[in-house]
Amino acid sequence: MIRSLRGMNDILEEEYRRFDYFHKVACDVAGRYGFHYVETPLLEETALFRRSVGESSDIVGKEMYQFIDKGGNDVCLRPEGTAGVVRAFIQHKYDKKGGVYRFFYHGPMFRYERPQKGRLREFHQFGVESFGIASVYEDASLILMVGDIFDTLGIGYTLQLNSLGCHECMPPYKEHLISFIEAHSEQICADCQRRKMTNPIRVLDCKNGECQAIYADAPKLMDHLCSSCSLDFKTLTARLDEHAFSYTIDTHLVRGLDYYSKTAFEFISSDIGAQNAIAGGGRYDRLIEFLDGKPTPAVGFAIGVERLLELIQLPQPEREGYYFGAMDAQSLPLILTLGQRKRRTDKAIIEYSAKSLKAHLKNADRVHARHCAVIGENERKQNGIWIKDLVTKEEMVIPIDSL
RNA sequence: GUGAGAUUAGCUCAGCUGGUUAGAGCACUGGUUUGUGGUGCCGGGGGUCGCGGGUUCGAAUCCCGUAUCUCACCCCA
Repeated sequence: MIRSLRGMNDILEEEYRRFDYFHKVACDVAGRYGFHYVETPLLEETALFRRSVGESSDIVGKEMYQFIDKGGNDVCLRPEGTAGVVRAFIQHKYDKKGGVYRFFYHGPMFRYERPQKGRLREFHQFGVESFGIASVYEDASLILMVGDIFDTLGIGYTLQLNSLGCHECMPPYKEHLISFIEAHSEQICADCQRRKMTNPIRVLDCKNGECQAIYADAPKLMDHLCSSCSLDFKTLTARLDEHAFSYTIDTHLVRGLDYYSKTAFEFISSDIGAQNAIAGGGRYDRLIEFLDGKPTPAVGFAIGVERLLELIQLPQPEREGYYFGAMDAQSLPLILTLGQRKRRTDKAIIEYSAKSLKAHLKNADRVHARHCAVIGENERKQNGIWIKDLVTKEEMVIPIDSL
């Protein structure tokens, strides 16, 4: 038997109903916030992700589905959505046109990781990207938007916030942090030794308890923000406070992708295991120019769809439509004709083999039909059809023409 | 990529220290004296015991390998 590839799932029936419901809610909310849908390719040039997500990230370092195509191009399946949207934004010269653009997207992403709960090799993200707005009000707005989506779906969460600073205040802070790490070099774990060289900010994120004890005294970026970043962060928290949107400031929250700056946030669920980040995002004011575009402020987020699926509760579907059945072979053609006619206005399910009334009622019940319509010898004699409402239990025989 | 556990009917699982035709509940299907479901009763079908080797007179059971799933690390949505 041929099976699906490791970490790649089929989405069927009940799961798909929740998948679909999520997208309806998320797309509706995005529309009300003024975002427009964009579709970008699943396959992109590998360099796009090297230059945006960053060489130091694990995503680019070891998780990409990368290969050389028949034309000799170095390509890969997209591991995240922002880079493609930014590429399209620049390619179609929105950066030159100027102004404000708000886009959203959803679709599959690919990362070659070891699968576990909430972590697949092919998974789905819903994300938005906002271009041309430097105001931190947009950051606040996006956070409220994620909140709207989760509230509508009935999903509980906590919001974690941090500021990663900008190109003015981050470099001096990084130097400061590195000298702190150097000073404690012998006490920290091997992972942190490595991170010190590749991406020193990430040491703050270390799960090792002994390391954390040391980093408790590490310099905090929050204390070293430049006046502009500091003011923006205060404005952001003030706006959230006004909307009674609760959050915790986590100075160790570091986005794993290189392009983030200033606002960084993560929505966490406590109900889904170790892979508990259900949404993440932040500002990336410098990314457009890194990809050869005209400098444009930008902010966005992405939601991990699979991680939400088990948290979404759908109401039981109501009974709807008709079930058509025949009790003898002679009535079969008539049943098909009548069912087909009914389909012009209603949902209709037609059974193609003659069965007992009991069997038809059982079938009708199983497919959640509201009405069970059956024709047998008796009905055929009077040119009628027997119909039972499975909810009210009312039953009657009506003329075929009045159906 | 590392460590740990799991894998027996469509689903959830039992199967003790290796021993004859591998079980249960649910689901499916048929019947219930002949046309009434979701809710009675009786019956029936369905399993190369993940896959490949090995040990043994004999393996679902022991050993090795491998695949997948789950959990943790790591990473991130």
